[in-house]
Amino acid sequence: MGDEIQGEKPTLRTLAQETGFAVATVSRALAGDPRIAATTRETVTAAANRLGYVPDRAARRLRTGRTQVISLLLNTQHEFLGFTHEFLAGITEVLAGTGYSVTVVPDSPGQDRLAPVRTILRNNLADGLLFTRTEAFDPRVRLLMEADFPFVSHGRTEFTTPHPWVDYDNEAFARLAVAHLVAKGRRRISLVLPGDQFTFTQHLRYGFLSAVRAAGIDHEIVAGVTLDSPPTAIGAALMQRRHAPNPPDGYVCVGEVTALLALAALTDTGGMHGVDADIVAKRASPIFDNIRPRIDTVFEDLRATGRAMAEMLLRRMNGEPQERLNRLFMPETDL
Amino acid sequence: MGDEIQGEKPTLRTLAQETGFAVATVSRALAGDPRIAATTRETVTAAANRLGYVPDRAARRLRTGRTQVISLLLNTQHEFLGFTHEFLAGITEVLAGTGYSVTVVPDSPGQDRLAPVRTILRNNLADGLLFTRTEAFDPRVRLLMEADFPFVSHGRTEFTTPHPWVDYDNEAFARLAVAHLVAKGRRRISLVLPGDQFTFTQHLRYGFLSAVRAAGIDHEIVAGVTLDSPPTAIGAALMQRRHAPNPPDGYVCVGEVTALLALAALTDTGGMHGVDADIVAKRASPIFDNIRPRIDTVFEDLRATGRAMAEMLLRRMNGEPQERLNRLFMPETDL
DNA sequence: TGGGTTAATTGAAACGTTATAAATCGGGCG
DNA sequence: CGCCCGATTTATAACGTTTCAATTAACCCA
Repeated sequence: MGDEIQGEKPTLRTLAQETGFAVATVSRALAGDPRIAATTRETVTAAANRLGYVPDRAARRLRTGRTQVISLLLNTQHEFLGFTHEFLAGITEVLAGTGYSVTVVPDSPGQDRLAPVRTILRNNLADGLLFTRTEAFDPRVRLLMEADFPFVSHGRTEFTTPHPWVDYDNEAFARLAVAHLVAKGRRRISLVLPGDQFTFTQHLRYGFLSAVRAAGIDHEIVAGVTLDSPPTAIGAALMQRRHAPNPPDGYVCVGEVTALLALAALTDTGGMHGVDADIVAKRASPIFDNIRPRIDTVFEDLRATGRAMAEMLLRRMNGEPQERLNRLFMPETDL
Repeated sequence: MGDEIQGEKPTLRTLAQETGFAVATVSRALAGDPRIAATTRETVTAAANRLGYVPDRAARRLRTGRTQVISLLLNTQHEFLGFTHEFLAGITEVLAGTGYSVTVVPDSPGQDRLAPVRTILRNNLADGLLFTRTEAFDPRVRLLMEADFPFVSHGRTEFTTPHPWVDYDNEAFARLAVAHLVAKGRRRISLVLPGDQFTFTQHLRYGFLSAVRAAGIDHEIVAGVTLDSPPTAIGAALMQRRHAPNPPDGYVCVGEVTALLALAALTDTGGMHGVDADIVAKRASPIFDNIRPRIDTVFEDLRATGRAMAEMLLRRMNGEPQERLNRLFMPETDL
């Protein structure tokens, strides 16, 4: 890493003048073209380092059509606590030093989720795409597959054609959570689900239902609200059930906010955690270590998820076959 | 917004052929150059809309040197809960539709904070910069001012030259928090500060100290840890003080995690919130509405902060005088 | 010796845009 | 009638890179 800073920003032409080779040769040498003599390559790279040459992104992009940009579609409405931070940290960590930069594009919640994708494709704004909150028949996945555009989804789909994805085993999480509550002697377990359109909702439901049925206990999936409902609405729904006869004595919470809401509903109705009901929650941030009473948690490592998605996208852009680009994170727990 | 999608992506040349004008004329017409006849401008813009013309970013960038990119330096270590999400949402909200895209660059915590800034300047990776966790004599501010590069800092500095910033009145927050605790009859108030290098640490300290002195009560600034210390370390420090003689009966907490730690320390030593001690915390996310026992909070609207910073940066890039580009958010509370 | 072959290098074009300087075209004026 | 002027338009170069096709140099073998 040479630090000999000149007045002017060095370009290929600077290097060409400096080394006596033609611009084309310099370009090839730096690209590692095998047709270039080894000695030439050395001379050129030496000069490049000495002058601190960095290829101009705009020029390269104009010429090659590659943007050196990866776009991340980020939900700007509600988030699981710390999701954005951890996820983004994982992504930037992997991409640092690769020459790719990450742009964040808002994924308008109620709006047309295809619009930003269309813009990116049409105006060639990125070389690859990452997104979250994948739906079972996600129109973005369909569009991107048709366009043969590299992407990695956070969450699986139900399309038959394979595509790269990274997911968390929410079915296993639900089973685990139920099993833990059953082991504590709980007989009626409550669950708030995300919206039906998301694939992971089906995984959660399936894992939950088969676990409670196998254990032969009661269950209820809270009606009328989803994880994306306003917290007050969720709180009200939970509250209502606590006042009704035969309230649940166990809660499986997919988000941290829901866990706090459940805890608050319990407390506010005079119940005691660990006595009248137990809660198991999925957590993405370490904040729950500090909550009293302590809630049992299952960890989802979103930083690792971000890393995995970024790495996978790089491999996809390098042309690896899609079938193999999948990764399912298992729940981490010491329950 | 015409939707007549052709096989090829339309360029200025396409429009030139279509309208019969020269490429240069078309470019000027779209740029709104006053030398172009009104009728011509109409013809050209009509054609542009019809064909769905979008200027190529790479070409424009290569030619003009402007990147149409705004970079955000984001701390990837610790965050205040929900900070990243809200902040980013505010920024993207303002920038949507302006043609600017946001890239996220990790601001390595212990590392050289100048390195990413240098890279951005040197390789011309952005037209403007946003960053957080500003230091009293922040080297990034110095460098950017020297280079006359547009930026907005989250937090003030102590440089004499003015520069654009958006800040939260942490001094007012500290006074408010102390006043509230004093009103509750608390006589010994504890505070965990961020690292000394940050400007807002000085504001917090000043507000805190002058408020406790004016009220004539005891105080302690927890030694040996900062807000960036590992939560376990902060927890241990708080715990130690609770076991020592004459423990604090009031806590001013700058972050949500610290508030939970203080609450946990209180609970774990058999104390009761509202009886043995009170807590006032700054919150950036609505999560605290759900914590039991309820903690008194003062709100910092980070989404509005992100919006303000993005808007201010746009104005700075449009050449507005720097002296006027400042905004101080006041604490929002119903204490 | 000379044609054929390989290895290495190079000139030139192109990507799509903007900016500089020059060209065109009616009129208006002396 | 010729000249100049303002209003429009245009040809052209340039931004920095990659790549196609062509050139040069060196070498081998008949």
